[in-house]
Amino acid sequence: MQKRTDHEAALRRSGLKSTKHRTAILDILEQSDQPMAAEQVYLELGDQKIGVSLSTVYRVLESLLDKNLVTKLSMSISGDNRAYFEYNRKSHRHYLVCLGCKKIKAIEHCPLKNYEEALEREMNYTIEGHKLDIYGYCPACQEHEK
Amino acid sequence: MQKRTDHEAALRRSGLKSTKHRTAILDILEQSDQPMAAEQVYLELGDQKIGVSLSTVYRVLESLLDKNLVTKLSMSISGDNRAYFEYNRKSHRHYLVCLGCKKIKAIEHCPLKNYEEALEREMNYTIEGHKLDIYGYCPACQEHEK
DNA sequence: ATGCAAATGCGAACCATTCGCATCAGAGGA
DNA sequence: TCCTCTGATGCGAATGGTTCGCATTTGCAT
Ligand SMILES: [Mn+2]
Ligand SMILES: [Mn+2]
Ligand SMILES: [Zn+2]
Ligand SMILES: [Zn+2]
Repeated sequence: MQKRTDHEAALRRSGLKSTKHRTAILDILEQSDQPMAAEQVYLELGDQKIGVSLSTVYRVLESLLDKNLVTKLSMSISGDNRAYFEYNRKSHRHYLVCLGCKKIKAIEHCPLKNYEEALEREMNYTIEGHKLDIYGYCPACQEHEK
Repeated sequence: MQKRTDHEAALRRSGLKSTKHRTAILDILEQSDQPMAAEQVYLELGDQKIGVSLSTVYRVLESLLDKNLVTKLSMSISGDNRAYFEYNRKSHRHYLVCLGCKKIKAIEHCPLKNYEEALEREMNYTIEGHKLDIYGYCPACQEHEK
């Protein structure tokens, strides 16, 4: 976990004012092991006695997204139709999603380093990053199938 | 492109009744080189003089999704917040997305076959598939940067 | 042909997200 | 430290993609 001052610095570097809401939201997302919906972030702020309006949470998330401090997931987690956000660890993470219980596990190792470079040459693109989601059934859900 | 009868068969195999709306929607998604939003599908049906209500389009897409005949990629394409659907080619596709012009290119080769198998053993998961999106800048947008 | 469950049309409801506008607060300069 | 100005926030209303309720129609098995 980073120290608060790192988040303040990151905000300034991005040209965003450092506010208690923004640092708190970055803290919350950084400490979460799961991507979070705006409302979850809002509720967590409430638990921490940090008064904030839901629209501010949306606006903060959007500006953090603009500045690439957080990312927005492109998959729907639980079949519902809302957006999930995660702290942008520059070492990107990959997810293993259980199709049964919808639990999400982060995968540490990246199998795509070499592939990206090959692709850059082959397609003449400048590659900035990637997202990889792998779908399957966790051990518990395989058991439950029987 | 598959023949219509193939879509009818796929529907029956999935336990869905074969209707003109469903086969038409499968045809449209299969022939599209881009994921489509529900409304785009609806408009295309209109162009083809196939009268249908928008709620039916949503319901058809959802049942096709349940049966894995299409896939859903929620909110990532143009910054807007609606769901996009694509025909589920069993040979899954990977996308190369330009961060500049937002164009999406399909990538044919899959670099993850071996990795999936290793992951199955290591994590005790049953892997069903994966999605891979690679982000970067296309040749044209690199030019435009200068 | 008949019967029944599933599919559809239509409008209303839902709800995550966005907006408008008045007020407040962070950051830099005086 | 105080001022000033721009950007951030609160609050409520509006928006718009998606879902629902219910009456009607259609696919398909018998
Ligand atoms: Mn990777
Ligand atoms: Mn692949
Ligand atoms: Zn599971
Ligand atoms: Zn481009």
